[in-house]
Amino acid sequence: MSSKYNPKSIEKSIQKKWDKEERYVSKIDDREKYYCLSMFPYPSGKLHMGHVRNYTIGDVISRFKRMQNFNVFQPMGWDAFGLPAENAAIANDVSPMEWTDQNIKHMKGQLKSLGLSYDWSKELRTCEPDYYKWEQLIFKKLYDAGLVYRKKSLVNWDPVDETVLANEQVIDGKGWRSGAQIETKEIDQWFIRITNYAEELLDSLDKLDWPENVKTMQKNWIGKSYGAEIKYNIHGSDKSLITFSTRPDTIFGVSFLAISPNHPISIELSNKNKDIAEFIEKCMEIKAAEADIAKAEKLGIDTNLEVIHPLSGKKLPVWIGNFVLLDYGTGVVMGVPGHDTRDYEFATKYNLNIKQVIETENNKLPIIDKGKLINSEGFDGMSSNEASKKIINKLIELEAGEELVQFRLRDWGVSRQRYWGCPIPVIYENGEPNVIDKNDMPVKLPKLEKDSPPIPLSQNKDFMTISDSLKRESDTFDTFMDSSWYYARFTSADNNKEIFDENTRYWLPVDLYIGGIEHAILHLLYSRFFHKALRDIGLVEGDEPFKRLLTQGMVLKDGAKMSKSKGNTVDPQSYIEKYGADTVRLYMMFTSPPEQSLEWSESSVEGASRFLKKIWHLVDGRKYNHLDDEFVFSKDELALRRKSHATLKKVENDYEVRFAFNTAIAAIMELLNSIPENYKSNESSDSQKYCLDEAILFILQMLSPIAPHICEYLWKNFYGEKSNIETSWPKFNESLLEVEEFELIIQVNGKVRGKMNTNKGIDQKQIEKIALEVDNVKNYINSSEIKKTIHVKDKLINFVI
RNA sequence: GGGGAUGUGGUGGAACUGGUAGACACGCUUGGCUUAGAACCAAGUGCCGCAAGGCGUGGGGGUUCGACUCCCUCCAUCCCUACCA
Repeated sequence: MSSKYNPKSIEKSIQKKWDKEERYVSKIDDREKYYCLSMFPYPSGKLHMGHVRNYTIGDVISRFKRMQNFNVFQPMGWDAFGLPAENAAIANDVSPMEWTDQNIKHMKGQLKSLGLSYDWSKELRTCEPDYYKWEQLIFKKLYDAGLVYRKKSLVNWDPVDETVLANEQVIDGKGWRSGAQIETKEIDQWFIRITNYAEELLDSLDKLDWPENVKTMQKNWIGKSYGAEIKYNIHGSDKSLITFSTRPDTIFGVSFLAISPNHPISIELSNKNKDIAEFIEKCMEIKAAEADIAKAEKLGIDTNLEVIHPLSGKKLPVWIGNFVLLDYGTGVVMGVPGHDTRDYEFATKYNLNIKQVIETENNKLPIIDKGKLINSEGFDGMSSNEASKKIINKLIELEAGEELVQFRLRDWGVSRQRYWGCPIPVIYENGEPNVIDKNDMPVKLPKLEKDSPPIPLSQNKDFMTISDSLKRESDTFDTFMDSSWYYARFTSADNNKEIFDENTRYWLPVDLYIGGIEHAILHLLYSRFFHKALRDIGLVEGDEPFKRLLTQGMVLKDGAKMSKSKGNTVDPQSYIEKYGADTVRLYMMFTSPPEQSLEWSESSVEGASRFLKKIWHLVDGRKYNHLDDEFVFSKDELALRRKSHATLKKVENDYEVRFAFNTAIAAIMELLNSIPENYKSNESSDSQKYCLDEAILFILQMLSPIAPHICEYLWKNFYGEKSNIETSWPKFNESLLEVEEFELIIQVNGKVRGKMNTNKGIDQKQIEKIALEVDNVKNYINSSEIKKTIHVKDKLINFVI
């Protein structure tokens, strides 16, 4: 007899067993390896639904691969440095370390309660010196390889708190705590030359088994463009301004130049001109995020400087524009209002000259498309492409420009003016920076005085000052540094002597990396760069860290992203406690495909729970009959067997190729629903018992990656204590899948007018004959002439009248 | 502003290669079981219509014998935009 399904007790005891047997601790062996990695979490306090979804996906695939006898490595750790710990420390009077520790403890318990099959022997946290000492060493090696330099760059400055603010800490131009109007300020920072790898980062995208949208985003972010650098001499001065343009064909349409407010010339002018100084000051009030600069109203001021057009010789005005970024290109834009939307708006606003130099079919300005040149002196009548080449040649001849390939990608600024991060291992001797020796690493983060809030290292005198001439670096690393190489360190996380070892060589690259779509550009690009840089300094092998990528969508509620500020969060813990981990996992996988956003729905959780109960009541208390496949099966019995094997084939494909767990589950539900009631009774025939046993085995095996606790429990009781469901992925029998009949679709003018069961392989003539006999079809065709007949074999026939 | 996605019943979603729109669930309706409820079981359920039939995949247009699927255009929502992670 079947007992009541009690997920709580089953899950707890099975999880205990897994722990005791160290089932998921991975070692090098002869099998094919599979490194399955989910993005490690920031330990914010509690698991949220996005985590649950992410980690369930990773666990389903890990378990599926294990069933197929792969040697699977699935580690987990903590992205433990970051801003929230400092904020929590200030708000709650706990040190960032203590707060982080507590959060990790709690979240680890939550992960365990979900039944995730992690190898906890390789757990790591980025805030430990055992982790970040290697990060400091990597920085030194990058420095030695010439990939690190110092440069001035802009930050959001809070003049009241006297701190640098992150973009998210600036709300409507004001500091979130002080409320003061922020200003952008230039300070010295450390940069890593990711642009040295721009070309390779772009080229090797092709080789990756990644979603196309992510590859496209990275491609556009790197932004390789072909164009020309053009020099404009400043009238009455020996100085010049250099611009980059991808459209040299529009050069005769240039009517002004716009320079960045941070451009040296702007700064120079501001010293003499009060209006310009005021304008620049105003520009500094826009926070340093690209979106904010782009969205701000386009403003400009005339410098009264003029430049000489290199080809026409005409004088053009120079303006300062708040939309021109100093970091991008040369910090100077050539304004072509006739052929650029932004320049058109700017020119209209400030009454600057607008000249058409390109002609297309659509002649309404601004014309962005390429076309035929007009009003361009010797180049009229040429196509944009031809003219571009000739104009570049002319500029080269005049020594006023050259052909150039440019990238949008900028070097990576890694300095952060904070406390809770990895200290940058540099000491200044009389102001000159030196990266410290390997033997002096790690530079440990200083402990905080009890009850004192975290302050940036720069304000910690004990830490900063070694002697009168020796001072420490005050900045910590961007936390993207921490997460750019953790995938590699996981493989050797328990090795204190070496950064990487033979395990690293065995497990890398990551075979499947799973995480949120919000990381499509920054984190994934930095990690790809790091891997290539680590390769070139001899620390890892291979060109890419992540062979295959699965990006999951957001978890929403009421159509909005779940977030504390919106107050629409749903705590996974209460659902795990109420329904059990298997139900929560099943719900997460069933309710939408991983790449789409998931809309949280309370009632659907009930549905998932109901399905598991159904399986429980079918299998619990029943025993496998150990019958041999020696029956002559009836039509019904064959139909069930066909369904079992067809479902297995579909589920295998859905898990492996499509990552479509929702349709896999739907197929398993269909199989369960299709089992005839009388097969389940004690009086059923042996051949019926055989078919039922087969269906039950398949259902448990197919569902086991998603709902591992209930499946392992039922499997042991049904099939045998000694057998292990975890390495038992079944094989489907292709010959059982063949069917003799199909449903013929009969269309008239593309609309379905009849359906009928028909033998496979039937030819078009016979089909036409049968189809035209169908009453409804006759009605539609009536006496009309059939102009055309389209026949798709074993599928449909369409009469066109 | 730029880049990337998404849009299908009351709800989540399915339709994988241009070929039956709505699989599988949730919800709802009716019936069974029950003193009642919960749970469970059975049947029904895109919209309009008594029906015949018509309409229907964000809006508009196009390609095709045939479009959720391809093209153009518009709208809405979400993600990223280099210091949130």
